[in-house]
Amino acid sequence: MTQNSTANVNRPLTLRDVSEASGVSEMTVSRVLRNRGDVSDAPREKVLQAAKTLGYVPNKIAGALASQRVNLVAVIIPSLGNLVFPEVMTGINEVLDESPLQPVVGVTNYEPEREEKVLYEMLSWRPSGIIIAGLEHTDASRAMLRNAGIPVVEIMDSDGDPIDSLVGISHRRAGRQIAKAIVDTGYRKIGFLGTKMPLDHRARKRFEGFTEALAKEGLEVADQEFYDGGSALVKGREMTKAILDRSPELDFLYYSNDMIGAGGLLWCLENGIDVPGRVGLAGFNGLRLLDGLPRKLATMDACRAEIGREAARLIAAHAGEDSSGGAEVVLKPKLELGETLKRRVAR
Amino acid sequence: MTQNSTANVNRPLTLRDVSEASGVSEMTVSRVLRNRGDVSDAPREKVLQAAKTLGYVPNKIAGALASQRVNLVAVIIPSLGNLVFPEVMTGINEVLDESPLQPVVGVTNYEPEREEKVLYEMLSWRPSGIIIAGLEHTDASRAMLRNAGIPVVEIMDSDGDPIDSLVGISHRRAGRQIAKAIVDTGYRKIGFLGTKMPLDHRARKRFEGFTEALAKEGLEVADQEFYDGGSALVKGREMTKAILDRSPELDFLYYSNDMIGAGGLLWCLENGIDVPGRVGLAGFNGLRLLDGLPRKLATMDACRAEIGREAARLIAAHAGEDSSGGAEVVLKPKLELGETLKRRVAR
DNA sequence: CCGCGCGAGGTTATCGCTAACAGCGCTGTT
DNA sequence: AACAGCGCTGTTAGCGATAACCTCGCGCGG
Repeated sequence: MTQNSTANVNRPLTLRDVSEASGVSEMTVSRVLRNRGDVSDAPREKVLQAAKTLGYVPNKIAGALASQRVNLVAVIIPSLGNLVFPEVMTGINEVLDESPLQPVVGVTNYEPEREEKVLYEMLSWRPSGIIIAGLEHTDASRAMLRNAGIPVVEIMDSDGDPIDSLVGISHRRAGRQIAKAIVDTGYRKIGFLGTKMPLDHRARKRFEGFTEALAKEGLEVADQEFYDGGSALVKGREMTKAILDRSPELDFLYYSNDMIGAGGLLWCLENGIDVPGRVGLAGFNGLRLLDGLPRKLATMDACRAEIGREAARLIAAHAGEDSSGGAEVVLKPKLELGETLKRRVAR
Repeated sequence: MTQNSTANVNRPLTLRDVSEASGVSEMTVSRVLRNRGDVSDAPREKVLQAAKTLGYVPNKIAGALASQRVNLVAVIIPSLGNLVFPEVMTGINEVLDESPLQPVVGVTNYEPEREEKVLYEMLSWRPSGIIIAGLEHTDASRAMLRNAGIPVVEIMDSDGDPIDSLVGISHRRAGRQIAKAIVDTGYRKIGFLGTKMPLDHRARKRFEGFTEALAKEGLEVADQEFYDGGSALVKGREMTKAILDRSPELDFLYYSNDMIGAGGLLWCLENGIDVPGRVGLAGFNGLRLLDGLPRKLATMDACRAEIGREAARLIAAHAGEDSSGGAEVVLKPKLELGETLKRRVAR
């Protein structure tokens, strides 16, 4: 009767509108809409009815301020284009869907300063928790994470000291493991292909573990090739050609990710190079994409969805507290030999 | 002197803490930190210093409530796993990075009810604008969008009536265009492979345009095959085998997306099927992945990044207003013939 | 020498909602 | 009979920031 009783003229609806429309106090409306506290049926129905016909949408900004509770979880990742991260997100979503929490994604493009900025932005929303990729952050970022007073889970990587909790795999170990498998299978002249990795710490750690394990066998990486930007599949082809042209004696190529590995595999097959007879190949990540290739590339599953789920579980379990309890969940990636890492005599 | 002067004991920092630490009023602190209004150098320096040493992070929740301004843009998309959507996001990010606006992503999994729920959640944060994929929404969703009183941009699709503005391509037209190209090139027995599409409206529209254009030439789809879930690359192989086994007379296969198209292409090449001699192939999307395949698949670029950029521009230009002005930006996807859609005589 | 304008900073009143408590009518207990 | 307890609902006081106004002191022209 007073104002916008039919269509909302302009001003957005508030609890007061619903309260007036249903003839109860704002508090009662709030209780009904949040399903909290005891409200008898008569007013409950009236409120729901009124809210519906008005098209009222609660204002979480105000709610969060009043209750000092924000049901957001900040998720900070380097990129969305990488396929790995959407899968982590899927795992996170899966778990958070069962809770009142909601993820908010921030993307850093692998740049530490951007991470810092994104983190600052995120924190200014006072989320209930943070899931952040990697263990390497600027000093300022570390300080923010430490002082945030909320659960923090660093994911993907377990080689280092977490600020609070950690869920990930050891990329060093993964590198060692694949190196050992390669050597054990009998390969000796091993080439490495990967990203230029000043900022991709996980790829770097895999490489370090890899060379370390080779060293233990008295071997070293015989040649290497790096790329930067562009379509990984194309780069994989180009690098493979380049490295084999330059070092035809190589008998194994280890790729720092599945996408370039797939490119390499396609190139080898097209060029009549016997895989794994003439050269063996391996990638990393366990992308499902590989299942569609002509030959199954050896890889290691990086447990992406599981990492997401576990991190989300930790956050959900500790929402409202000031830390996630310093858990360290280290998953063990499984080596999948596929058809490109096997004894050559087998052919 | 009063409280947490050194480390933050527990309670999160507020403007008051900075104000006390720097000896000026909260209002002045607020002005300095937002760089708004006139503040002389002396207090400005003191404030910045204090904020830094305390590690103060502004509370946007409170700021948004007080200023009635929220610099968030809700972006609602069906999935992150699809590769298409991360690219749209990239475009959106690119433009919003230049503005005070920040995207928040919601994922619907192609489910209308989920879209409704996600939309409701998003609106409860009172964003400055909404970018939402597709033109098909539940009645409740449409009502919310209409009544939100903020700019709304529906993206990806231009075949229908937008609520406010629209940025996309015509999938019907795209379907017609590729059909025409196929027929003009001389193919006659055409098969279609795609998703089961009750809810993928854009794929459905492409299919409709496709059959319509064939009909105009007196042709119809000779056989078809649909899939659901799983790795698209694998499905592409499986479906291709299935359809060619069943209908060996087919001389062209049109895939509703590049990923299954790529699977089909790989399968054909492996099985010694002459492409495009024996069968021609085409996909849709213009994924960069295709560049790495043994043969360049015909496709149509869906202008993903450009759609994202344009939508973000519209939102940015109309932030604060109650609509984006009803613009209709229809982009024209370019047909890329690649090496799989050409006269067979050419071989 | 008065008053005006202006820059610089403080005061006050919300923003929309919720926590915490108070109040009501009634029942059941001792 | 007095009172604690319960179910339900209203009242009050913020949450942490900002908009809008207001004050103060100063320089300057008339």
